[in-house]
Amino acid sequence: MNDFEVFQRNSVDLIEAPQLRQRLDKARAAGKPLRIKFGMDPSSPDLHVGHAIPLLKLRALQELGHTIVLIVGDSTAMVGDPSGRNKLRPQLTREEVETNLVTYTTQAGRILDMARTEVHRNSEWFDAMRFEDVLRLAGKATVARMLERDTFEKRMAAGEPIGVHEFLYPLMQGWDSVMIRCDVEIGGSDQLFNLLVGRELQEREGQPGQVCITFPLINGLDGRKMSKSYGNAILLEDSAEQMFGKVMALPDDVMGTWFRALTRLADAEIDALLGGHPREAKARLGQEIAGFFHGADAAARARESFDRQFRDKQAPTDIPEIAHAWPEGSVPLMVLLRDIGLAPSSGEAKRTIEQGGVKLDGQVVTDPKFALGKPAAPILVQFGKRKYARLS
RNA sequence: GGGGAGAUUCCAGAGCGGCCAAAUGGGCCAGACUGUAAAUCUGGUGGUUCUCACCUUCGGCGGUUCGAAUCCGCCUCUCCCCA
Repeated sequence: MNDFEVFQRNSVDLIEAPQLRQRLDKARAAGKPLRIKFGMDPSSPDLHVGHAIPLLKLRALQELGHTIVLIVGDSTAMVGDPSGRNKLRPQLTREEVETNLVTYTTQAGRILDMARTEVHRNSEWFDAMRFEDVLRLAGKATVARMLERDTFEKRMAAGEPIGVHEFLYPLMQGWDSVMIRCDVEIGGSDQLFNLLVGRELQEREGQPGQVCITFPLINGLDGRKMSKSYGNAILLEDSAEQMFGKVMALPDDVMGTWFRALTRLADAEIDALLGGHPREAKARLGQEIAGFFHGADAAARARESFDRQFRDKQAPTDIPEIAHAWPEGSVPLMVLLRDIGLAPSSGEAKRTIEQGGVKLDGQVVTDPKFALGKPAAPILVQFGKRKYARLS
């Protein structure tokens, strides 16, 4: 695969392909790598595999020798990116941004070679701006242009609030491109508008406008946009077991997208997998993803334990031991389940018991009034599908 | 500046004096089924040692009433229309 193909593979938008070819040719001739910008939004500190898509692309480009310029949007984070949001986003304080930033770059470092990555905070230039400079920047765009953005348009139509400062976000992101003399900016497909604003600003400032490339966004486990706050995300911080399990929970029909976006498997191999047994394909996807972050061994172990627990319905091997402080006499099971932390409330425990979701030593208990005292030997408690404890 | 609409349980969205812990859908949880924590179907989905009862919840604070998410006043926030 040549450089152009690496840029292009799996992209959604590529504005404009001929310009990218030209720049690559020039760069090669001059022996100078391209400057590729990626903006990180430190407003959400936990990265998930959706964020990994552009990062993996950057990694591949970094391997080809290009310069990755990571922009930490600490100033923009105080605005809140309106992309993909139908709501006004809360403006973050500086302290929040600072703490998020640390975890963010650490996690990005699991994919990128940070030693070879140029990192800038955009406060480097925005903090120096005076109100006059802000006004000048704001004057470079029109309200009509801003309203073209579909999320603003939708929010207008839905009668939802749009903060005036939100119009500044694309301009700020675009100004970053000007400041670092960006050649190519990449981002999720929801970023196209922001990227194009950067391109326009550069041209106004007499720079060649950046090439803009976007990559697919992937949805979370439940089909909604992947987001930690929806609880539907595979986080980079997840264990191999969690990653594998969550991949297995994906709907079958997104597997192709995921393979292409998150693995480096050749298209032919992906097609072969998708043409085969769906469960096998999904397990392979899970191993690829868990393997990238945790190593192939850990991924293989994750698969084994998943098979044991869910396919073969066996208890997992690593069950937490709980030594409970038993009171005198017997305790209602529903209360016990709450006290040992398996159930969030006794009511929830009661419901789960009534629905046959609680097992003691493999025996289903359906009587919500069931009570027990301290057992002679530790008993195996199963609450729902995934929560186990060995209780003594 | 003027006029109108609205804020409901995780989300969306009904309810408009008692039958409301609050319809319905989504999410989530459980069960069945299965190739999986897919899909589909069924049930559940505020808390409290729990079938009674009690407590907390319908933007905030007060008020009317035997009784309020529902009526009144003020406040906060949002949207729309006119200027």
